[in-house]
Amino acid sequence: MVPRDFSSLTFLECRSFFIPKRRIFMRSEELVVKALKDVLGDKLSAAELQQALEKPKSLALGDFAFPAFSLAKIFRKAPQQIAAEIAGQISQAHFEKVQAVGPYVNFFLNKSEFSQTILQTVLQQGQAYGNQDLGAAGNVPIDMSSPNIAKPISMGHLRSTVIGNSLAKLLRKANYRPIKINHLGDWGTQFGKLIEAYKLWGSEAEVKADPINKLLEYYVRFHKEDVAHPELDDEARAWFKKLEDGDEEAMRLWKWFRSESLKSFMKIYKKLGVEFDSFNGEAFYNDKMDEIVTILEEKQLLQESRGAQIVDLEKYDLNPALIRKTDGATLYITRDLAAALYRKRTYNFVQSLYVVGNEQTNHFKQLKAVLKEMGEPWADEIHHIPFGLITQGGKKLSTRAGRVILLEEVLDDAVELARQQIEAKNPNLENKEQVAEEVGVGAVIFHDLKNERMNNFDFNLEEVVRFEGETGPYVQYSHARAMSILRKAAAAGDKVALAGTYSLNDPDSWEVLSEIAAFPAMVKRAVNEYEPSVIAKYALHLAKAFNKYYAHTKVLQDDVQLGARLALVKSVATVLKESLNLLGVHAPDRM
RNA sequence: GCGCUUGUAGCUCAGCAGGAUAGAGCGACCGCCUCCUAAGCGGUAGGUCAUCGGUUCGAUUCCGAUCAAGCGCACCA
Repeated sequence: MVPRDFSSLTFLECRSFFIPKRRIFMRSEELVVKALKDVLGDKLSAAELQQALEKPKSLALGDFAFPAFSLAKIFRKAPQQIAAEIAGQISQAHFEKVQAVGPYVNFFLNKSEFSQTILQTVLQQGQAYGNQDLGAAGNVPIDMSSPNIAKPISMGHLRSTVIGNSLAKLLRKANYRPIKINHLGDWGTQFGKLIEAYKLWGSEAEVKADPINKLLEYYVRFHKEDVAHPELDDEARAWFKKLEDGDEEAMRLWKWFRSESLKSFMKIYKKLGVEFDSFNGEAFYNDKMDEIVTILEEKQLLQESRGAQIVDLEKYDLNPALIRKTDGATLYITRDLAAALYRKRTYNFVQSLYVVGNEQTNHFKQLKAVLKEMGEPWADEIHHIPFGLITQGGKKLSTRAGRVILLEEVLDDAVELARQQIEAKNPNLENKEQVAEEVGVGAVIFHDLKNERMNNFDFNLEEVVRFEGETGPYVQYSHARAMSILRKAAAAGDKVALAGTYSLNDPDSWEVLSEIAAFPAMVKRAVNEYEPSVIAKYALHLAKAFNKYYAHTKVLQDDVQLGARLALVKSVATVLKESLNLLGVHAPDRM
């Protein structure tokens, strides 16, 4: 992580940053608290004052507000009167103005001073602006995406992939070391079925031509035919048994199916711009489960119940965890226990994340509970990051019911639409194809990340690939416009100087400036809440403020503030690009 | 039945540890390209913040109950 130069921190940035002991920063908030303290004396402590401060709804009301309600009892006066008295007595030294409005004392920061500091900081730090040290370089494995072999990646997998990817970027910015793990669904009785189906109806040539679809076809056909021919199930079980025993043919087919599937997954991951550090899926833990069972036995946690081996979790108010089935086979949670232990040993993580749909909440509660029973203190560092369901027509997506939305098709549709937009709006654009990819895919990713994780959403193609309003392309467009202005300036010989006078004080630029200043706090919040939507919403706000700004202010005008305006535009471009980057969305320079 | 999640404008959603007249986008209606890309900007219309109680000087925000929706509830993952 970039070494941090604390002398360049801004007022607002310090709100969310750890503060070195020997230096005292006059944060803007501290200035407000100090000014209030000077008037109020011991009536309220500095901490209480800071706590009471709020951000007015509109910048027209100031940058900070102090509500006087809490003082009404102490002084036995109306809050309005108290606010007026405070405003009358307070030192205006560091502020543009301090005024009472009703029961509030509103503080307006010194705009020139503030813009100077904030713009200088962003220009100096560039993409590193907003970096912070929350993680002390600790490892954080992220279990994400995790599609099933021999099935296509659907919209359902998009969420886990894209949320996990964004969290990885956010964690890295906060000085954690994310490790992206694709916990592939590459084991289980379905592979017995698949092999049997392939042996009966499949051919090598067919699979090579279109692996996923053919494999899926075999699998679906198997399920149709085994209704009339239950003996197929016995064959499938036998094949899976062979697989478990390491039978050569079974292993060869399994490996082949797996690698073909992976190849087609990689095409999609490449489109999405997502890379993984590990593809260790369920099969990988196959030989690591005996140990878990042994440990559970040694700790006398295992009980027999209805012929199965379970860990009782009644004291956690949870259903028992099924470790071994009646036939001795292990289950989902057994594998996840093995995986958790493996990850702890391999990465010695400070946190371990699982980006998995909210319908699996109970499973992860059980997982943590069993680890706790095992006496593993790091059980508390395991976090399930749940997210809402994507439905279609209000119903859960289901391969069997025919409600599948193939991610690849959605991405292709989005890119095609972006291509058409470019032809219509900017036909002379260079590298159109690349921009179409970035915009189309960006729209899909952004749409998924802009709302709170837990919200369900009903799939609607027009909505997902929309380019107007609160969308990824809107943010990308704002960034492209900023870059365009900078290019024109550079062509005229006006470069953004790293050290200059960046004094701006008009209302439109002030809105942009306070958004820029809020970025580090947003990063922190997004990390703490594991919530990429914080960044997406932030990017929309900044883009909106900037669009308004340049619609009303001519940037390229030769006057004393030209340098300051260019610094503002450059800072906006930097922060917008970094915001999109944190979401896993590209920011083309032109579009 | 029990548990988890959700319930804010016609639609999709914001509303950051309770506070100033509840905000966006889409859709509707009306404006703005001799001026840095109109994927943009501005304006109008539209809400008993599911319901009922409680805590509080103050509740969309916290607590409880009710109603509605989604998802789970041991030998699938």
